[in-house]
Amino acid sequence: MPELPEVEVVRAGLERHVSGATIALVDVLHDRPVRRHPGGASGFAAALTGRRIEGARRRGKYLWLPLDNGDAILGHLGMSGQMLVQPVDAPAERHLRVRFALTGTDHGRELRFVDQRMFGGLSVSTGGAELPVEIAHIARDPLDPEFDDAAFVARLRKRTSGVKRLLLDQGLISGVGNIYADEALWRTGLHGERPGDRLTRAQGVALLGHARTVMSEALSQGGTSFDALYVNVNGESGYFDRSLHAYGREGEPCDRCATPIRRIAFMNRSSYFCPRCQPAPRARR
DNA sequence: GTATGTACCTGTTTGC
DNA sequence: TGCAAACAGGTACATA
Repeated sequence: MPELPEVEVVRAGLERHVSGATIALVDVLHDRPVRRHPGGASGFAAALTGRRIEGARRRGKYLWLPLDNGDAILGHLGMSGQMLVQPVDAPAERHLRVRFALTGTDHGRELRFVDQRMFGGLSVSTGGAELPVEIAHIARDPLDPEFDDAAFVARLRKRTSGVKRLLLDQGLISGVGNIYADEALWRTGLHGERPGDRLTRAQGVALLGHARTVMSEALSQGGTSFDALYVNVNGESGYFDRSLHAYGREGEPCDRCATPIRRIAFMNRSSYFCPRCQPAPRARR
């Protein structure tokens, strides 16, 4: 389940391994991952063949590879996407969707997009080398030096939605997914259903600080991984899951107060929290 | 603009 | 044993 730290690990790997490479051939094995590309699979391949990859950039959980003509390959890993740099003769992965034959770097290797559940995808962003227009609505992430802390807290405190939903709103703050949202809320001692406009400024600042910290820690450890679905660009799994305090720990004692962690349904997924450290908000009058 | 709910996907786990 | 339902969850989109 790639969130920001995992995507950043992938970005750094791509920067190192495919920058400067030229795309010799594009093979789309499944149409679904290129569904967002206007020209479909054939248009996708045609737009990329012969282009040189200039680097690897990221905003939130989106990745893009700027190209030598000012366009970019825009990608999202979704739930289960992987970007692998593999030897050309390595056997095809079970869920291999798109392969890019490369020349000009890392002799004998190619770039592969592998995605079991196909929530992720790739497209060509015209003129998107600097910042693809398709993701201009995505906010900066809290690890971005230009992230505006005060503006975020102010916006957070004007919204009536529950604070967990706000953390997952990529237009407000990007890169936070279900796992790190639960962890940041646990660390702050806030219930996810607390409305944004009922937070004090100090609570908003603290929540942002914890979100930033939990993602920094995960990044320094190479990202979280619960199964084989996520691996970084070299096929190496992260291991941050050992450090989680709330997510996935239903029934286990809270690390602060020993009260059993509870799980509730939220937006068609799960929220984990300590009912004592993170009391539910009182009903609005 | 804001709030809220749902579709999209497939492999694995759980329940009857 | 076998089948169905639940589950994992980021994002785009629809609706109010």
